[in-house]
Amino acid sequence: MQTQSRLAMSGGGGSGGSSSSSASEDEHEAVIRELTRGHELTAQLRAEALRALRGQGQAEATAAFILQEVSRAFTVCLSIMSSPARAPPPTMEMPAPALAPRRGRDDSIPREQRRTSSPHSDGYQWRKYGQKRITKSPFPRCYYKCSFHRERSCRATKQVQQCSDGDGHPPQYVVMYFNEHTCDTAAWEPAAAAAASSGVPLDDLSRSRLQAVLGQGQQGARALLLDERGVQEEHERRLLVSSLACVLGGQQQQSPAGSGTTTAVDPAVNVGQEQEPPPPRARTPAAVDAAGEMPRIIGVDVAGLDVMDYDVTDALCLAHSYDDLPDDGFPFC
DNA sequence: ATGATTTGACCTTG
DNA sequence: CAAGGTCAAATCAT
Repeated sequence: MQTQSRLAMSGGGGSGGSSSSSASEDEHEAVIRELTRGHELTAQLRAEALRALRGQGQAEATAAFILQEVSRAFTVCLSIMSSPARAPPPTMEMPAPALAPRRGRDDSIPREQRRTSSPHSDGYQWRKYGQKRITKSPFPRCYYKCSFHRERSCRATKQVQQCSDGDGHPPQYVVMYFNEHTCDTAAWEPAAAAAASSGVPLDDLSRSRLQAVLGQGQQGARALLLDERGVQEEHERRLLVSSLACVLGGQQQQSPAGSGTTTAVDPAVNVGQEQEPPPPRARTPAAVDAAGEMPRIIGVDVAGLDVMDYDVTDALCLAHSYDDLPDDGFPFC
């Protein structure tokens, strides 16, 4: 609302009437369009950068973090601009029933919805698994699953439906996203590497546990770890600890200026290793030392701790004020 | 040969 | 029962 009226005013005049209202609508749409475009380009850039920097430790981590923050900023702006309070009168031409998908399960509500002219360039890899004619819409709806649906049990899906012919402009599409990605390579690869270097065989069970930790963010990881304190297998415990280290590595990067201090303990501190000064914000690979010893969690040496008796949440609180961390935690998807 | 897409059938939901 | 979502065999692209 505020944004809308500000836009209307900056559009010149603000002397009521339908023309001014439609001008503000246009501007509102233009802002959303530009933000969407920026978001898409950021996603593309992120994918390209991560591909180019793969395996380059600090550079990869820094690029992933910065681009994640840029992407998040776009998402926040889009969310603000799309909120009912700020949306213009509902004259947007959406495909008839597209806004009320009937899926009937917990994942029935899209976690994100965008209107875009380039529905396929969002930085993720999708595999089309269906297409359906939708009543009262001249355009079919296409169904996509994350390409890592099988390999990493990623449940992310999206639906794409053209909603307008463009009239000389590129056609517009409504894209609805369901379920969070839990396969992001930026998180998965360091986590898998950490697990592997701590001696965890990445069998199917371990993969699924690792995936569970990565996919659920800090809150989820906390709950999971509390549940899993009874695990008996050494390699399972190692896996859990290294997975948590991965999640925390990302978390720490995510709250940079929040506390105004960067004195947070470096997750990259190794256990009695030759000190190549660790990258200040390096991610997880360094959370486990090369010799495969137990990692440190944000400066807490867990090597000598019995994970089964160790409340990891307490470790979190020692290193961080838990409240400083966002609830939805996981920064990579 | 392998992986992605297409498309009709089947399933689920309201 | 109709509409939408998913599956899986057939087809296509590389």
